[in-house]
This record gives sequence, structure tokens and C-alpha cells, in this order.
Amino acid sequence: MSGQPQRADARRNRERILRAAFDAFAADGHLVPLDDIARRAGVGAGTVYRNFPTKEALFKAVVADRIDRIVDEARALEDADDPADAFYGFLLWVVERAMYNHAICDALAMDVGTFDEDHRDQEFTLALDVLLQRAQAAGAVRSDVDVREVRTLLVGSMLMERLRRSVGPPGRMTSLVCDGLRPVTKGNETSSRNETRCEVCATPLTPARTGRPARFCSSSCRQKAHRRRTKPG
Amino acid sequence: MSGQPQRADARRNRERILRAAFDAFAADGHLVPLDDIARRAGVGAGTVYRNFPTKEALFKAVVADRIDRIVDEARALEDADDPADAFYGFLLWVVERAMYNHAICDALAMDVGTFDEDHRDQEFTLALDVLLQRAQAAGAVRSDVDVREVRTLLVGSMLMERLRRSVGPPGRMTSLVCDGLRPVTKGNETSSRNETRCEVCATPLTPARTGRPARFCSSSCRQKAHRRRTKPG
DNA sequence: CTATAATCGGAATGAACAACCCGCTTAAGG
DNA sequence: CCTTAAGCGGGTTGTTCATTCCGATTATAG
Repeated sequence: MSGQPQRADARRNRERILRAAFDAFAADGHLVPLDDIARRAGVGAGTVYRNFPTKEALFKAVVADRIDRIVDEARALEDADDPADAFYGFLLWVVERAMYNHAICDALAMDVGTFDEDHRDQEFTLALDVLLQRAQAAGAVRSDVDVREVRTLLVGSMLMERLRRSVGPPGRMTSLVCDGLRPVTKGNETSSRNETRCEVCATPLTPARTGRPARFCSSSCRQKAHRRRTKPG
Repeated sequence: MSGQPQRADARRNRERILRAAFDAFAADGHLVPLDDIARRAGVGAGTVYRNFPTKEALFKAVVADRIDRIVDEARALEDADDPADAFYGFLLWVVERAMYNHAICDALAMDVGTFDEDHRDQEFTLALDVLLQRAQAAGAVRSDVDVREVRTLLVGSMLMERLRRSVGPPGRMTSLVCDGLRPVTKGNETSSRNETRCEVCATPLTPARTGRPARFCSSSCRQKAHRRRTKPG
């Protein structure tokens, strides 16, 4: 299909499209009309479609490179001296990139919540997990969070920074979110923190707003506990 | 115009439209097509437009009531015994509501980042501010956050919970965000927390990822500090 | 220079929506 | 009943997009 266009002008156009798409997606996220990209590239919409089967394919092609660089950065930080700096610094760095390139935010947000079958996406999560686990082992990150939660917080931070673009200093929301990831220190163990867990499956629990504190994450866990209590052995 | 429709059937239709709109917006947010709402209400699109000049007006009409209830709740908590519980409980409660009613999330998100000229919106921010300041005075919330930041965190929490609907326990992201709002305890004062401020205007600073820590929030503040140092008096 | 197949551009298509319009229906006062 | 204006519905218009199509253009091999 498009194993590589043969004609010189076609190859040139492909490059121009990629450049224009990068700029446009970075500026306005994945919602920019494809016609705008074509115009910025100085080609017709048809030419874009000869190179990329759908707009989404173009988006992925443009963003893949950036995600790769981010994964590279994470990997490079895997054996940094200070795991805490590596982890928190990485989060901040990614958010900062995303502020100049909304495509990153959109791409990372896209597959949160779905079990990602996308290969590149798994790599990101994997690399982030290494940083997270090292930071947790070093006592710099509370032990009750997992990668998927951190990833969601990362995406959330990017969205919040975007909401506040124009008001307030950039990176502020991310700092606050990061501070929620830091471990408790002595004197603050459980009283104010939200670190209670389900008694059966150890899922972190949300403190109940009123009444007695919850002990299980779901009714099925509550029943399981009840069965254990009544059926001996 | 629509001071109140006169005919009985018209009044009935108006109610059905409001009910349908409420359900639809709650389920899918402000993006549901207006035609869907009309169909669910069992009326034509024209009938919707006789009652509400635009889709946005309908959305606001539907959501206003809910926002009012939320503001009421905040006001009711203003003199609760425990300011910490009141504040954190309120945040959690709002997020929980928003999980069953996406319109709330959309409405609250709408005016973050713009200086809201919307009256109802100001009331929400104001009520939240009271809870925040009481919690801060009680030492339950770090003192370097302002309402607008909290409000953004609130919206961000709602968005993150929505991203994770289906995976993981609801309320989890909000808990983590809340923990980022808790004050530092002894032994943890400044080392790991992101609480450095600009030396000139006291804007909270993002820690620099590499190199020396930042001391100013912008180059204009850096220059101001320099002028102070060089120009005596 | 010519032939010709690869490429191009942008008009055309089709879908999704908000908003408008107007001929038909019906509530309700007499 | 009958009248009549308020109210109705859904077809129509206008817009914004993604995607497709095809006649016109152009690179390039010979």
C-alpha cells in the first residue's frame, strides 16, 4: 500500500504532512480538522488520505515518536541515583511536555480506562511502573498505589494544567497531585490519610462520608468475609 | 416569551422535556444530541426550542437545580463540628454525585479557567472557599492552596474518576488528590514537598527537574529581585 | 520529448447536529 | 359544538467534519 511512496514529490509531501500534523495536533489536540492539516501542509485532503488511511492513523503516526521519546526518558531514569527525583521529576517533565504538545495529553488519555492492547501504550505503562516501584522501594511514594492509578493521575494532571492554562503558574496542579503520592510520615499514619483497605481483597477504600467506616470494597467481598466467619475451617 | 406556558399540555411537555434532559445529560454529559432528548421526552425538537432558546439554556436550566443543591450542602457544612471532615467529605460527596450525573462534572468544568461571570458559579466557589478556609484554619489543609486550585482539583478528580469508571473502586482518585491537600507534618516540612515559593510574589513554585532549585516564578520576578539587590533603599 | 502511471487537489458525498420554520392539531373559553 | 390561537412535530436548512472520487497534473523512464 504505502510501503514508501516512489516519486520524489510524493515523499516530500508525506514529510510536509507529518510536520504540519505534528504542529496542528500539538497546538490543538486530536480535534483539529484534517482539512486544516492539509492546508497547513499545502496539499489537498486527498493527498493526506493517500498516505494515511484515517485521521486517527495520522495522529498515531505523529504521536508515536513522541511517546517513544517519553518512554526512552523513563528508561534512562531507571537507574538514576535518586529514585524519588527520577519518579517525580519524570511526572513533571511529561506534564510539561504535554503543555506544549496537547497531542501527548490526548494520546495518553486515550487508552486510560481500557485495557490497552496497544503495544506502545503498554511500554509506557511498563516503564512508568519501573520508576514507580523503585520510588516505592525507596520509601518516596506511598505503597498503596499502582501504575494504573499513577497513570490516571498523570493524565488528570495534564487535563487540569490545561484547564488552568492562562491562570496561575504551570505545574502547580501536578505538584499538588504529586504531594498526594508521597508516603505518610510518622505522626500522620492513618488518622487523616485515606489508606484503609478492603478486609478481603485489600483494595484501597474510600472513607465513608457519614456513619461507620467501610470495611469492604463491594458487597461480594462483604459476603465472602461473612462466609469465612460462619463456615469454619 | 416563556414566562410560563399557558396551556396544560404545554406545561406537561415542558416537564417531560426537563425530566428527559436531566436523565440524558446525567447519563452522557452535555454532548447528548438535542434530538435524543426530544425523542426521550416524546416531543419534537421544535417543542424543545419553544421552551428553551438554545440547547445550552436547557442544559443550564437542568443543571442549575443540582448546583444549587450542592451549594446548599456546602453552606450546611459551614458550621460543622469538624472542618476537616466537612471539607474533605464535601469534595468526596460532590465527586460521588458527579459520577451518577455527568452534567455536574461538565457544568463545574465549564467555567474553570475563565473568570466566571456566571452568578451561580460564583456562589459555588464562594461556598467552597468558606469550607476551605475553615479547614485551613483548623490545620487540616495546607495553607498554600487557594479556592481556584481546589476547584480545579475537584474537576480533575471527577474527570479521572470518569476515566476509570469500570476499573478500580470509585472515589480512589479523589482520595489520592485529597491526600495531596493535607498539610505537612513534622519531619516532612520542606524536603520532599513542593512548597517552595517565589521569593518576590510568593507564588508556589514547581521544583526544577534538574539543576539548582528555582527561586522565582517568572523572569519579571527575577528582575525585580535583582533590582532590589542593586538599587539600595 | 513522449508516454504513462503515479500523484495531486479539491469538489462531492454523507453523517451528525443545532436551530428554524410552517402547515396541522388540539386545548379550552364561549 | 365551534372557534381560534397556542402549541406541536418533524422536515428543512446550514454547518462542520471525515472520507471518497476522479479529472487534471507531473515526475520520470526510455
